[in-house]
Amino acid sequence: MTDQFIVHVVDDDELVRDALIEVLNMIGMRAKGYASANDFLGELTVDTAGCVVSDIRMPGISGLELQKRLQQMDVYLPVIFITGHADVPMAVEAIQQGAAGFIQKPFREQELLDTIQQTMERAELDYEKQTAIKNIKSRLDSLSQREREVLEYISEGAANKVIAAELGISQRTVENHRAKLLEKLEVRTTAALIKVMVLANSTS
Amino acid sequence: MTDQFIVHVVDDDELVRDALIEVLNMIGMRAKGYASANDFLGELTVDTAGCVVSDIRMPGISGLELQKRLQQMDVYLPVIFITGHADVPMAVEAIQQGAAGFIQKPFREQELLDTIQQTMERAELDYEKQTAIKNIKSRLDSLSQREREVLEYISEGAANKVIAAELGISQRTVENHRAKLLEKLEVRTTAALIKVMVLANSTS
DNA sequence: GCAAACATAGGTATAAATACTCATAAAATG
DNA sequence: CATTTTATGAGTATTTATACCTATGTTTGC
Repeated sequence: MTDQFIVHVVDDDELVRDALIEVLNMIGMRAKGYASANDFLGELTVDTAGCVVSDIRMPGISGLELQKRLQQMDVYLPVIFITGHADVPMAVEAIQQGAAGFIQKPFREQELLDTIQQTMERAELDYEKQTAIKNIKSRLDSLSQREREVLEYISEGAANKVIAAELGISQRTVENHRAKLLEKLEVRTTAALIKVMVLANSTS
Repeated sequence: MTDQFIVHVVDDDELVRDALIEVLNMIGMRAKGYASANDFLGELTVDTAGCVVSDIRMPGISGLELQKRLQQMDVYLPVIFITGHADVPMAVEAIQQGAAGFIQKPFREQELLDTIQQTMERAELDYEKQTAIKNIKSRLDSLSQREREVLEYISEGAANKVIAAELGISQRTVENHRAKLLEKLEVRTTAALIKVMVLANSTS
């Protein structure tokens, strides 16, 4: 479980940071400030949820770099950029890399709040799914090599008989592997298994 | 089958259009020009493939509107925008709505060509998948109401026995519906069925 | 009205998956 | 070295799915 869905405000300008946090609190959203991307990354846990509002130009790690790191770390946290020195190519790149928003300073406050609210709503909707995917991935990691091979064939719709022939082992052994991996993946039917596999591969 | 992967150049400025087409031809890509979004939409067929390079500001239908229409028509054609009067919010919106590129005039020719080439490569890679999805959707349309209901349950991993109980019909009837819909969807195994369903729902 | 599609249901047979149990040998891990 | 995991294989029984077939009543479109 996550503690809370929080707006993580990353900006080296304390005035901007505190002002935004205050406004967010006023409209009933939790918000937390960080003076640098490093500060934020340092406090990241598996339970961190919500979204990030980050300046792009900051000492140390830039906002774009922060976004990249989050993605590499397989952390699902939509990032909204606020920046004073934006040009079109930079905005295009940020959005293409998955940014949830790109807003120029000075911004109309309402515009930023709207974007944050939309993003938070989506983040909450996506949270369960993202958590599920992480669960699946960790369960997939617990499979043995052989189980993984058998899983491959099952995913293709192959019958145990076929799998046994392909792998040069007994049908019984395949059945055992199959039962074991279904158990490990916590699914009871082939249909559920396939859906799980598709889901796991959808964001890899 | 599609005729060809073509770069569809939509721009009301004939000079820009022809110059771009000539350059594209020189580097071995097929290109075709249209003086307006309407001209292009008029020549659209199910076999149209490749990508679109479009000006945003044009008399009649704008580039952004063209992109919207293509999406509504369920036509997969990545759109690259070129525009002289761009600002950051416009670029952000275009990319968020799925634009493959957003390039300002005057552009460095190589930059545009690189973007087009990347987009065309992706378009070719995606073409089969998009075609497959369209096929599935049309086959799904050919299902009867009852078959669709049964399919729902199968997708959930329900056994025929359960489906029969839920729908208040005989297990045999469920088996018949199941066989019929597997045939209609041109799949032989449940695994394939589930994958098809997930694929069909992935872009709906 | 008649043909086609549809929903219903059964017969028969085979193939496949599932759910339990047990057992052995190799490999990895502590 | 002892324990655990893994891969291998089997017994037995039940449940499901698949592949054929036939048949009847209803609805829909031409």
